[in-house]
Amino acid sequence: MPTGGRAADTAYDALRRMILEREILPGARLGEAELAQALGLSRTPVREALQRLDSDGLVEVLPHRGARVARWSESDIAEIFELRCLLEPYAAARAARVGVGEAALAKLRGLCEAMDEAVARGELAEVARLNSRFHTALIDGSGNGRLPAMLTSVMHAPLILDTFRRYDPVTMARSMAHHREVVDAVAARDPDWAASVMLSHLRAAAASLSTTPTEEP
Amino acid sequence: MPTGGRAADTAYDALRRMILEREILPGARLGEAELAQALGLSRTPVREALQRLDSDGLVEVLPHRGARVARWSESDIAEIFELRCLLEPYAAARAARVGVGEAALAKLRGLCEAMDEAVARGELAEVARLNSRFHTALIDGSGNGRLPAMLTSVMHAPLILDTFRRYDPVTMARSMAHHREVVDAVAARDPDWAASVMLSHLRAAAASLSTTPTEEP
DNA sequence: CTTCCTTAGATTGCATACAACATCCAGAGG
DNA sequence: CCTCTGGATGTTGTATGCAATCTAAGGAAG
Repeated sequence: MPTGGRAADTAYDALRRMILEREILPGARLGEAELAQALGLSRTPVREALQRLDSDGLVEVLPHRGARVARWSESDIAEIFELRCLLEPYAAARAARVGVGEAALAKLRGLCEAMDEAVARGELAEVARLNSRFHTALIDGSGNGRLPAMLTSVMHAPLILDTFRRYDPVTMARSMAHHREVVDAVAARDPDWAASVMLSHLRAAAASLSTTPTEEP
Repeated sequence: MPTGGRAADTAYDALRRMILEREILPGARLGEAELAQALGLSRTPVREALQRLDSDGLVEVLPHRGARVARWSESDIAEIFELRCLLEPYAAARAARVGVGEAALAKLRGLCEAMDEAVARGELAEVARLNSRFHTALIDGSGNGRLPAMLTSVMHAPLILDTFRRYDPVTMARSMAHHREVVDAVAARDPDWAASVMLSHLRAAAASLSTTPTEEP
């Protein structure tokens, strides 16, 4: 288990997973004592985990009022995509410019293949997870050490919003093609190509989201 | 006092101020018990403050090894400026596009004037403080609610690096002119103008920093 | 003399007890 | 009937004690 020996990490990983897998829904209350008992820990590490999730943008903690799972409005989602459209093409371009290693390229290609297979099997949740790992790997490859921390707050959006469940087959195929093209652009060390494909990728995703508003009744 | 009733906020504000005013130098060790006694608090709120400062990028906490004031390398600074060059022009453009209120414009102009006076009096530390408030106000005016949190991690750089102390009179005057021009561009609701002035402003600052390496002996 | 192991000290991480604050409901007053 | 005040209850915020871990110094073996 990658869960470090610290109880605070255990709590952080567990809560993060539950939120991302939608086991806990946006707006749900997160009582410290309740979570502590459920996880078999004391309130102290749970508190620490909640604060970290707050700075990640996944939960909202209000003074003396406790924590709730973050709920994103339409304009929040728009803001998030604007920032991704700014930062991720930059990350892709930087990865292409500095030249990512062969091992990283192989990893990215492997994720693309795994995504194709998951799409073929119809496992959309798995697609979403792999997609997150793909974007994270690319951002790590950018070589800018501050970028990952900045983007964690906005990278969770596709998972929670269930983006891929709204894709029709054509859009889905295009999204997967974008992934492979980004890797090719990075491998070719062409920053402009990488940035422009990534921008297309994100704008297409944003378009799909805005045409299919929110799903909840 | 704007310090909220919570002890954790007191500790956070105090530590943040000490780091930004360079009362505590980069690399210095931050023992929890020591800080708790110095601030007249217990270790619990101090711990919380250190974790928040960690996610702000101002301190580094290592598991079981405690916290130190963050120390930035040359490449760290370069990365920070790359991100600012990406995000702050966007913020300025967005502020111009959405149209910031008359009150916010007055505040920005007031800060420009205060900076001019501080420059005339030679109070460079005060210039740095006002400069931070100026950029923060503009970012707040962008209307993107996620931008402030993202930029706090990189906005502290000028304060800690003592940017303005390295400016010659000509560069300083140009920097102040940039500020006023950004406000004019926002008031004119010209996004491209605002973005391009902001980019010039940041690139000039980055150039000054790279020509004058680090100062410490 | 160097290297490795052991052990003592100090510090962080966690659990628990207590204090402060917010929410909610009951009941008096208008 | 509505509004406002007061306490009861539960939650968050803080303090403190104990356990786990890291660092450093000292001694033994090579």
